[in-house]
Amino acid sequence: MTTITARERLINAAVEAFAEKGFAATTTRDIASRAGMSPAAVYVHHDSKESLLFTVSLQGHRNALDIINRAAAASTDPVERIRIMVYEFSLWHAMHSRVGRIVQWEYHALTPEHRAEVAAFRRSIEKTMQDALTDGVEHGVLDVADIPGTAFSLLSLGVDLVRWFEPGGSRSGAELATLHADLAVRMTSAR
Amino acid sequence: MTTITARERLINAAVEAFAEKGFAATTTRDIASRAGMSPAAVYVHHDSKESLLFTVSLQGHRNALDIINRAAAASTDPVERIRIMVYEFSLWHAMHSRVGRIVQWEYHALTPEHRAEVAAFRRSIEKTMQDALTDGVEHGVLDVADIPGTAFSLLSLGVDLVRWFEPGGSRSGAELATLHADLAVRMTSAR
DNA sequence: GCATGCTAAGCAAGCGCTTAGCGCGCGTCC
DNA sequence: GGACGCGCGCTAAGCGCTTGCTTAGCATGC
Repeated sequence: MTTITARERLINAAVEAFAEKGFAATTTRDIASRAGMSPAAVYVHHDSKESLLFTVSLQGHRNALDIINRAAAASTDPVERIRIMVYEFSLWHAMHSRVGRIVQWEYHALTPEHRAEVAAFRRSIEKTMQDALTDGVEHGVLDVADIPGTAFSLLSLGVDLVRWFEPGGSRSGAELATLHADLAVRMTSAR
Repeated sequence: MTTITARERLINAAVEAFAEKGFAATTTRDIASRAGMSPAAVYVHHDSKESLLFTVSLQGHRNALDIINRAAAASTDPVERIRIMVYEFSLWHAMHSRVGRIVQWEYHALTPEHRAEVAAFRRSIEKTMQDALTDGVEHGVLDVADIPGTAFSLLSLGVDLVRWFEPGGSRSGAELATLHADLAVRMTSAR
């Protein structure tokens, strides 16, 4: 059994609140009460509301990059690699749509320093996808004219899930991830 | 020469502010000063901050639906129709990324009544895209297993532009729209 | 008997929105 | 055609409330 510290309870409460109402519309009193604590308790464990956002955002970026990197290493066949990368990236955004929403929509609410820090993760995610496309083109099994643009579009499919996906809806995350993966293969494979 | 009324100047100021900082982080004083007026002037022409958001959102939804409908009528060939629809939808989101951002990101900040009103436009946009796919499948020139899911994904490409697109960036709106249209044809056409 | 983890209370600032009233352009009248 | 008055578009001031965050202090476990 893992013990959940007060600090972590506050982070979880912040994820709920930020995803539901947005960073600017969330009050520190709301976060505290979701964690079952007094408003002042937030500042015992975190420096500011923004630093709480940064903690969530950084963790989310780390996870997303990890998912993409593992997926890229899961197959040596370029077509299958793209399929797996898009599948896993979309699945992650569906399964973690609340964190994903914070990562994607509250990017601008970070301080410039914090924003720069997570921007590095974003570039890394894009590069991994671009490298996978480049490799496939060089092996002659993928046909992609615009590699950066196509890489971005493949990631967009997953990212856009956080705008509307809710667990328990009419379509499961796995179903949508499979759809995206199929579309990705059609978009990129040579014929 | 068209005369810009004070009401319209406030709407334009609200578009700038909401797109830049988000609805919740925007103050009515900010909107007023961008329009070169006093804080109270906002309430001479608009009922509330939310009604200003609704005005912007409704206008944006109307325009987007109009764009999709015109594009759907622009060709009788199902493949070309999809190409044009995706091109125009993505182009609109690039050229109007500030309004698009408000339409997409501030949807939840509307009152339930206003949200229901714009939701009808969203369903209509999705239906137009689904109908175009269905027509192409029936004519045997498109091959789409999951019509609602694919329609949504095609629209996602355009919608996701508002998350990051800025005029004057390294890629033009037309360039991105062409890319999306090409990808859309590959995703849907029978071979 | 003291550090740790928390709370009650509150501060300064800023919020959406209201109220009371000012100035100016325009139609009206002698 | 000049004086007048009225209504429209706007502003100065501010009300009641909420915000992020701080401070002082209390209970609990070692």
